[in-house]
Amino acid sequence: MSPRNNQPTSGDRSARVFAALGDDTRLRIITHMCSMGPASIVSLTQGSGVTRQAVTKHLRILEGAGLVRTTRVGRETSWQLLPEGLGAARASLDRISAQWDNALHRLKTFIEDQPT
Amino acid sequence: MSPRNNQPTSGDRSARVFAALGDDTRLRIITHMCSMGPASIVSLTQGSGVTRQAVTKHLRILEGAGLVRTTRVGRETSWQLLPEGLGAARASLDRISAQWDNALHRLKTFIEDQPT
DNA sequence: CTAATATGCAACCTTAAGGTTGCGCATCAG
DNA sequence: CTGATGCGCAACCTTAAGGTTGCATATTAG
Repeated sequence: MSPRNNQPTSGDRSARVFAALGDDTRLRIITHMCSMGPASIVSLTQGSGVTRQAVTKHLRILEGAGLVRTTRVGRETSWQLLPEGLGAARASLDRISAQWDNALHRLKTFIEDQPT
Repeated sequence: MSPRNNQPTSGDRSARVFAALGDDTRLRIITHMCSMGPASIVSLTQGSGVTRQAVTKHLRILEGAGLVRTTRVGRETSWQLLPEGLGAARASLDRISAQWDNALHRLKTFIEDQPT
């Protein structure tokens, strides 16, 4: 099954980023960080509708996907977005779109080459 | 949970698209459709490493996210990508990025306004 | 020192995701 | 008609995702 044609940066990492974005609570956390800047866990928990522990788990997942970063200051942990992570996801989408357009073009050419 | 406080165009749909993209097998299916054009389930199963049924489930998920579409021809079902779905995901990423840049700018302004 | 604050860690629960197998049903080739 | 092919449906299994509760640990406030 496609032994060597998959780039290491392809599915594995992209899937992780997309999976990290694929949760409503996490998207809300990201939105919160967008509008409020770097925030602590308690701050992110407010209005999330879930427990602090749940928020912590989500943040760990986002961290694992390279979307956020932590900075410990005293007893507080400041979580902030890493826009590079979003860029990687967007690049992946662009690559898929490009391949798709390419496939469309080839399909069109193929059809036009048919004798009828 | 969170019965009515979520905007309809915000997290709900975006999360679904991202979640659909957040699986390695599904990304491989998408890649296959990109390079081979519309394909049947058996065709997509080849080289996927999983059963036909598993592929079917993944296709249903992609369909639920508005990423693929089916066209039944005789006994064969042709699955094809819907680039609009990808566009929606990209728009969501762009929106987040924009908000993030905005937050960065406000943070910078705030810091520069400090007396020291 | 004593409390209150901000997290971390771990156990536990519930449910859904990803996969498989088995069977049934159309549809096309011969 | 008879098979082979392409799919759908349903039951079932295993594991991880999302959440909660409870307790432990630093750190700061008073």
